[in-house]
Amino acid sequence: MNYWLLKSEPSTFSFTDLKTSPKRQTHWDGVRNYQARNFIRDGMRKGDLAFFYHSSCADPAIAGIVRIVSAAYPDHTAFDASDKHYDASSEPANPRWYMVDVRYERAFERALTLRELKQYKATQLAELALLRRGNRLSVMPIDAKQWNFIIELARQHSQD
DNA sequence: GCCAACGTTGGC
DNA sequence: GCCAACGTTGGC
Repeated sequence: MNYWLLKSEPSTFSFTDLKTSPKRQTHWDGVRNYQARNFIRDGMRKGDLAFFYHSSCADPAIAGIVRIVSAAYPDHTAFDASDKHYDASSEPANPRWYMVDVRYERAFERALTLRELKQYKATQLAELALLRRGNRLSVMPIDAKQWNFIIELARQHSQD
C-alpha cells in the first residue's frame, strides 16, 4: 500500500464534485508533468490511498481521502485536439501521459488547512513534499509515517 | 549542452 | 494581482 497526495483546484474539480460523480468515481486526467506522470504510471497501485488537496483557492486544504481504483492507463484527453490538455506529441501508439481512476473514500470532518499543516513543518511534517519550498507537483508520494500523522490530526480536529 | 525567454503553478 | 519557483522551449 502506497500513499499519495493529489492536488486539484476546487473551481475546476472539487472533492464534492468527486462525491457527486457517478459511482463517486472519476479518471484523474490532465497531469502534464513528467515527475507527476512517473508517480502515476510507475508508483501507483490499485488500492492505494491518496489525500485530495484543494489548491489555488481561498483556503488551501486537504478535504478528504480517495482510493486509487485502477492501474495507470493512457490519458486519452491528450489525444483529443479539442481538449484543454491536448498534446500532439502524445500518440495512442506511444502515449506520453497516464492517469488512474479514483473513488471517493471519505471526507475529513473538517478540511485540514495548509496553515494547520505548516504548524508541523519543522517537526512531524518536515519530510512532507507539500510543505517544501516551491513545490508545484500535482501528484506526490507521502510516507506512511506522515500519512498516519495527518490522519491523526484530522481525527483530533473532528472531535473539536 | 547551455541558457535566456517564456509559461505555469500556487500561496499570499 | 503579485511574485517566487520551477519546467519547458528553442536558438546557438
